[in-house]
Amino acid sequence: MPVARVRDQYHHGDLESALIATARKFTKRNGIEHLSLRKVAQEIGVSPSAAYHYFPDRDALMAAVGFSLFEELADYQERELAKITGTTAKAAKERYRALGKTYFEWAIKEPHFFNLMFSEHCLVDSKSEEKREDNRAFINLTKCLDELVSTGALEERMRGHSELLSWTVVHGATSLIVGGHLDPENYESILDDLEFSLGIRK
Amino acid sequence: MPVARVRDQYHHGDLESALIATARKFTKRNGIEHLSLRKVAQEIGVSPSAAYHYFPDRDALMAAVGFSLFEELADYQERELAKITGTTAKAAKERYRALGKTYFEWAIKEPHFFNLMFSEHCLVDSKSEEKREDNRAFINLTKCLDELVSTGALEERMRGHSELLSWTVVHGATSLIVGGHLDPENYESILDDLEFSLGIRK
DNA sequence: TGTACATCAGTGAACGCGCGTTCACTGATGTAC
DNA sequence: TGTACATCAGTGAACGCGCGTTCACTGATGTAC
Repeated sequence: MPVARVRDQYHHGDLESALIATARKFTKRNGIEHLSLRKVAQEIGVSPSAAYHYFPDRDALMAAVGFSLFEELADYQERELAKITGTTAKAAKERYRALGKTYFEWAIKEPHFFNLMFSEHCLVDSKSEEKREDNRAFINLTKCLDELVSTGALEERMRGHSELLSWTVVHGATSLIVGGHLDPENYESILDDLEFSLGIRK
Repeated sequence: MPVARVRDQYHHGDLESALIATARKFTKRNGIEHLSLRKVAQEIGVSPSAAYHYFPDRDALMAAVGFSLFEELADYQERELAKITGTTAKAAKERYRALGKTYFEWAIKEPHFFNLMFSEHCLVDSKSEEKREDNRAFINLTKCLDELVSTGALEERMRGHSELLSWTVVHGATSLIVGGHLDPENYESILDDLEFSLGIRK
């Protein structure tokens, strides 16, 4: 919170962040469908029109929430990865697992967040630079796979095939489960299947 | 269209189907977000309240549209599969490919449909029997994989790992691409990676 | 240090809207006798 | 074959609502001199 906290009621101080944070809170509880600018403004204690100094429209606010969630997911993954130290094949395998598990746990814990992130509101022109929003998570995956190779846990000839395969399996299983089309109990065994197919042995 | 077509204006004849069909049409064009009962009723030429004889509420109509789309997807897949005849390994591989490609093509052609199908509106209790909605597509996959094994294109030891892996890769890649998080050009090579990892050789 | 002024960050009222849903109703239909 | 009546499948008006957005505005702040 910025300096001018007490003596200032008229100027909020950091309304943009507050809008995103509050929109986030509502999304977490009820999903995007029930998110309205007016409710967000009211919760903050500000008039609805104030939001228009920061976002051109409602959609822009929702997109801002979505993009901030991608950052948070990456933060969470990196925190969990950091807990697993060591340069052995075993450690590398554990980190690879952790990457898949954190993605899933994040989604299951806050399905409304996951839905927003991959909804039309965060739809990104596939030619634009903005696809980098995903990139932190993808870079983590890249690193993990490189480590698997350098520690001998993954054969070099599988490396090229492993990247998009890991990505799509983890995302696909997670979103099918979040959508209720697959039982959560299958998730671990899907990761097993993935590792097995890539030739990563226990 | 039923018999009493001309002499009857008051009774529509098959309003339930008309509601679904029209809701489908609107969804195709604009997505679920902009679908309203009133517009659907108006398009059909019926009062909004008439819909309540067939659906308890708006959500129920949207869910009905969604579930009918699962059927259509399966129909489409089966039509495409039927075009590839033969009991050779080559034919089995082609059918397996076709399964993955039709899923993707369906989604790309009508992204609003795909989004509805995997949205919260078609969220299904994962314990309920209704998960069979997916089943026809899954049964097709099962058959394809069995053929791959019986023709020698897929090793028996990979069979168990192939089912959920194929499913999640295809769904994951498709939904990432539809969501703009992955370039469509990657799709074919992801299928290549999948086949390669399962030991299916060209 | 004081003042004038541009700019920033809000207010609050209003517009205009379409929405989902309810309710008492009526026209059409099918059926038992 | 004709009639009474239950049931089915619609109407249409109304309720009550919250919504996104615009607009002219004003209070607070920062800055140049």
